[in-house]
Amino acid sequence: MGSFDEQRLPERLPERQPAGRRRPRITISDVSSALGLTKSTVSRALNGYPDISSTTRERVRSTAARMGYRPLSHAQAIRTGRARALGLVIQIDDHDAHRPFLADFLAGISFVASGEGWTITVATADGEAATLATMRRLLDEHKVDGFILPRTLVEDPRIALLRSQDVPFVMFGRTRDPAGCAWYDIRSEDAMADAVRRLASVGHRRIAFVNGGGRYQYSRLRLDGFRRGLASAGVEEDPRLVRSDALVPHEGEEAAESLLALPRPPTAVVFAVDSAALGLYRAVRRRGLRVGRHLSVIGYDGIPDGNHADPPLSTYAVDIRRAGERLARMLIERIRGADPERLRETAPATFIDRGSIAAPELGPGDLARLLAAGRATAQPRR
Amino acid sequence: MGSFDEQRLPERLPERQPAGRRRPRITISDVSSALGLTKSTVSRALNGYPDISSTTRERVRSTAARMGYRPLSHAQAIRTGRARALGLVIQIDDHDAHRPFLADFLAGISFVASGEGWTITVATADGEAATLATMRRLLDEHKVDGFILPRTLVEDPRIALLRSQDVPFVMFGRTRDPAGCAWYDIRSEDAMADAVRRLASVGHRRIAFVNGGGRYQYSRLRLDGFRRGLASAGVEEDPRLVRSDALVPHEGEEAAESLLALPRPPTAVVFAVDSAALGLYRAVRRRGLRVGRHLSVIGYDGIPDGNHADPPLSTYAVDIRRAGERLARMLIERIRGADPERLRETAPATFIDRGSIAAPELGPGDLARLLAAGRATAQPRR
DNA sequence: TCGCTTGCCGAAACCGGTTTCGGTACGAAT
DNA sequence: ATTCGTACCGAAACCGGTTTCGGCAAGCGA
Repeated sequence: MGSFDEQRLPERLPERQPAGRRRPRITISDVSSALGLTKSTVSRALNGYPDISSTTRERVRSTAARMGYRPLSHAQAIRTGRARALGLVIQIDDHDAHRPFLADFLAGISFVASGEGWTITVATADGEAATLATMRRLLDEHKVDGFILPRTLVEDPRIALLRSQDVPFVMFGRTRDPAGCAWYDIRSEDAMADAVRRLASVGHRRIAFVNGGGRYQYSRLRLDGFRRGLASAGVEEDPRLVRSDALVPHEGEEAAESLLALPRPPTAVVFAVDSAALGLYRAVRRRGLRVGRHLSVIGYDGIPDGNHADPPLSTYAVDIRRAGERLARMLIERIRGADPERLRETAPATFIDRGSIAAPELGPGDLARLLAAGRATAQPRR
Repeated sequence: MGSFDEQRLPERLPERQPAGRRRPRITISDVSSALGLTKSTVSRALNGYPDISSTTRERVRSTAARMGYRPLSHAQAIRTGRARALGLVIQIDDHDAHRPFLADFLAGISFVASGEGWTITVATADGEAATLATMRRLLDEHKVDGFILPRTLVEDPRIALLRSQDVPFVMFGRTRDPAGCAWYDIRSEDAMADAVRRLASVGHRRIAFVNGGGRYQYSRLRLDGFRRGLASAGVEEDPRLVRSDALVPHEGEEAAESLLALPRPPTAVVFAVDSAALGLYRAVRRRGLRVGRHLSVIGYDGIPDGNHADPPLSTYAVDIRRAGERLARMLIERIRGADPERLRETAPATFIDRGSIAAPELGPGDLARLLAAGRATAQPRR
């Protein structure tokens, strides 16, 4: 991939469109000749150059609008190097929770972009190396003017690449080394802290935490938030109640199993990722117990599947469409030269109570006995 | 949206990139001067024109490859009108089942596109009018050379638009008026027929069908497939057992409710859409009954949530990544001039047995009595 | 040997914009 | 009245490719 010889040539000559019913575009020359000006004047007028009188500028602008003139972005790009396109490279190998929200995310980006006359170029890549190669290719061909980076990693090679090439970018998610970085992020750490406080306020004292992927920056923040919640509720942290790297139901199930097997199991579990929380339901159901009654659970992400669980999963919803909107807006400003340090924004997640939490019915000791009994009689399904 | 005056001007002049650490691109002039040829010769050699000797062609091609030359697509586009970009406009207002698969779909498209040196331009639009306007804008600005149309409708205005402008396109889903249309599609009608036969083969005689959105072309095909399955199983169709327009769990739940309220309820239900089938679980659970034991269910789509249902939903999985791959390949060929009638392909869905079907434990009469009793004692949740 | 085709490539126009460089007209300063 | 600076716009180069046109040389038949 990359060099020319690997691209196969067209087998036949690219013959002219036979039935070009497409009405001819209006070019800058059409506008200029209609006004009796030169195209250089029209160009500068439309681009707001100061050496065009304001009367001429207005005259040009109004007739251009009336004629329905829109500059051809790639004709501009050939000179300016700007394609008016935002780049988004999605790494498909990591099964993260945002996949179901991709459409919303795109909707947000697209809404802002097309409002400004920009377009979105997306690509997917399998693995980190392919992601970087794809980004390089898009830059090489001047296909995009900047990137939106989903899922900031703790060590993110994309940032290094873009920094070295001096390419504008905005990140979905904060980073540790913030130099030259613009970002939008949800304060999920606050959600984690809030979750702990909610559970503590109805009486829970043994609260477990199942974190997400360690390579993602957010997992550090969420663990911090969980601890902050414990501290503010006056509960001492028990390291045996903390798990990590649970992203999918299966992994969440394993984490739940190991927690429920403890001598003093938790009466409530906070998950950093909804999708993992769904795995806990299976573990609990297998023991003949019920989520929300015997064991309280709170998730994070607001995935739709959580609504179909029994009982539906209480969680923190993220407005991912708005994230897309803000990120697109910020990237455009960044490309136009705005200071990245000024382009930093965070927003809260909103709690959705669906019934998977309640006051603890049993103390940890009773629960342990019940679990032991359940384990004895539970028949493993399928 | 659209005319020039509504786009705000840059507040400051677009100043030159201050620290352009980006290494300069290799242009066609670099290649030509390195070879002692003119750029016209290099261009024609690389594009396979016949008036270049094969020895020169090879010489040009190898040094171009060695120098890492890649033509700038928008520099070509300005003359050829081709941007080497595939267009995909996603209509976000319809909550259809393929949203969770969007990433896979994009992955398939992106895989072949970037293999050929093409890119993907995506946009989202809210509503049919906005979809058409967006497509028009992309065409107007020559941003894309053709479109992949997801979710073919029975009456599809996109087809009319593209036909009238003579723009290449391929559809995901067949259409009724196939003139000039290329498509890829899954033979979901065969899946529906197969579902009926499977249910009939274990003893079911009262088999209901809950169809998807009537505006989509696939719903006609799937209803036909359901009927074909009944016929081949020797079961007469009962119109009271057919519902339609169930796309989301809530709608599926309503359909299930009305089916279970029948004097002679079905013992098995075939859903055209997985997501709607999940709604049936709620209706069944509310009556204290169990899917797979008292009522058999088969869905279609293979959405991941189906795996978390209790019991997991048996369904037909669709390889959506492959659909993306094939559609991208076909669109590129179509843009290169291939005959659309030659670009038509269908593929089967594959059955996944997860345990939501079984032999009928009760006849319809017993089931009706059980349902009546359940209704009496059932406490509506929440 | 001459003329004519054919193969092959160079020169230049072109695509639709942007940007540089001058040049003119005008008002103000001397 | 001359000079000078400034505001404003035209002319032309330029970006990186593609495509048209024409011309040279070799090959061919007469």
